[in-house]
Amino acid sequence: MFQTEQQIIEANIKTFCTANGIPLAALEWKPIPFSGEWGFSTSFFGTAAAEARLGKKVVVAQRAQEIAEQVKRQIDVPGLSHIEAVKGYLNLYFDTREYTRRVVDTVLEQKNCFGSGPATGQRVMIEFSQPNTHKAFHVGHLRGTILGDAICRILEFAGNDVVRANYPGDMGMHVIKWLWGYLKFHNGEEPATDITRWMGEVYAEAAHRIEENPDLEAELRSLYARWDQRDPEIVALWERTREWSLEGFRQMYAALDVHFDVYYFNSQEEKPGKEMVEELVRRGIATDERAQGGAVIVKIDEVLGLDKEQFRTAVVLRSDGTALYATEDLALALHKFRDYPDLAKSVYVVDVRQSLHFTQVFKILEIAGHAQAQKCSHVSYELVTLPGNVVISSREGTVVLLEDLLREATTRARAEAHKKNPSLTEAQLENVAKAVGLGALKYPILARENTKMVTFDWQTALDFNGQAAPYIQYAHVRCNSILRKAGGLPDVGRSTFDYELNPAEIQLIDMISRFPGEVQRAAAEYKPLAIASIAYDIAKTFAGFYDACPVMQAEPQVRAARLRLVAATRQTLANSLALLGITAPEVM
RNA sequence: GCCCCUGUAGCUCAACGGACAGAGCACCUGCCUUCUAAGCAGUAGGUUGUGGGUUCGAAUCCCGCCAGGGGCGCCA
Repeated sequence: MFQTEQQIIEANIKTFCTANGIPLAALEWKPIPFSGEWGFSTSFFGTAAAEARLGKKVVVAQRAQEIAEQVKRQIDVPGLSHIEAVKGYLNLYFDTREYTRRVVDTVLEQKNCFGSGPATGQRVMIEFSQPNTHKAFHVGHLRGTILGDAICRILEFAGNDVVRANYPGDMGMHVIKWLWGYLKFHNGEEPATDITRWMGEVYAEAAHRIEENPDLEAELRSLYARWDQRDPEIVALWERTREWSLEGFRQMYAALDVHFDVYYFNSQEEKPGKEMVEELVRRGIATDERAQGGAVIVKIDEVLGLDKEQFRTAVVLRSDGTALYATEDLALALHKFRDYPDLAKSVYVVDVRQSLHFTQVFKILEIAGHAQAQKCSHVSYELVTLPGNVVISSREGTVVLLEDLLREATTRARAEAHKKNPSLTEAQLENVAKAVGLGALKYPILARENTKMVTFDWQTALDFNGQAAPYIQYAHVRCNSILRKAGGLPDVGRSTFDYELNPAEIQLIDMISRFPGEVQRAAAEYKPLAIASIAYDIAKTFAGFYDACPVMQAEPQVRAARLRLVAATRQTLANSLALLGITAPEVM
């Protein structure tokens, strides 16, 4: 927001250093840790160290301070209140009123675009969620879905053209197991209300029976073969039951406020995948060991002539000729680029256990000469486990179903909302319960490094206090409440902060001004955590402001300025929550 | 054996190579005739797993070690 001033100052510093033979190191500007005023700074440690390396006898910290002091005397830029040289840092403080005005006016002008980046002209596909049909949809799947959705929202806001892709696993050993179990124990049954739950139960039962009696695996293999030959009876059953699952997913996504632009299905990639494998064999990249009872494999390290085990060996087709996920992922990767030839990036948001799989798939594509491979990347995330490091497993039955979690969260949120604010109408209660319940669910997942495990427990998931979505939503509600009581914003074109600002106000401005930078960082690193953090920081700072700075009862001029600040805060909170897929309610 | 991730306050987690490592929870002390107390202020809590190295400066980068988790030819 002060780029012009920064550039002038940078030029000043360079001129001075050149004139005095000082080997200026690269200048890096950072915000000054808050001390009651807003400003930004750069240090001269690097420059002093460079002098030392050139043989000059200096104590680096001392010399850095010396340079900072000299430079300080060279700078004369309007808009700055004062400049200081401290501990080797050059601190530039803005005219606080001017800065505040700029920030607030920018937010109010740009509204729901505040923080967004300029269009990059890049189309990016994000594949995420990937639920398996014929299985339960549980909290383990929640992370990939929530994370992928947030990444899409952030990348879009940062200026990219995002394609949201889903890739349900609608065929594979798990589906065969389900069909087997259905035919054997539930033939003719149809799901009633809880579709996904019922699908999950049928699967768990089948998996269990097969585990108890491994001899039954022969039946599975023969069923898989019937599918592979497209036995009409099996295909028809598969189509009907698959639709049950997909309907369940649609309901789940609607409840989560997540949508997709395109669906790919692994069943559709079987044939093209097999063809690709054939070609790999013809070209000598893949080795067909089926004659010896083996599978079709790609010895990647050997193909690349590597001594160390790095990419290892990938199985790309089962010994019986049926397709694996690897088979299908090879085809899908190219399929995406046929559908969207201008894709700049093709991103896969999938849990960390599949890291080697994607490394192998992308590497094989590269070896086969497909340039698209360079544009493919895997964004991995850690698992959601249950207390005691118990992995959530449909087979073990250690699942917390998403629908149960959602119901519990909204019920709790509703009760809480009613308790805190009995004046809410039924319709309002409904909205608040949905917004708060869902937000409480999403926030803890997004406010965590992708590489860190999340342990699910009901207490934490349903804790609405402290560093959580409801706290941020509440800050938004408070902003809204003030603005509602004030009857909107005063009719002025721009803000005038013509009074001595309270430190809490300045701190709030500081946080708001950081939002656009955090959007860029979150997008560049696929890191919703950056948004989750800044949203919380803004809410926290606003709470301090709310306590320290009366708005309604302030003198007219102060009141007008603060109302605009409150409006800017509300907007920024709403924008940041939107990036997390969390609703910002009007009342709570 | 090879590869990846994690290790920061009692617990759960932040911190883009920079100033005093910060929040929340839990604990303790205050604050609702004043814009919604889902809130605020304060107290307390740290050899950043460990040993080296790079750097003016390391929780952050590099190497070794320890501990936990995950992945390593026909699951997805």
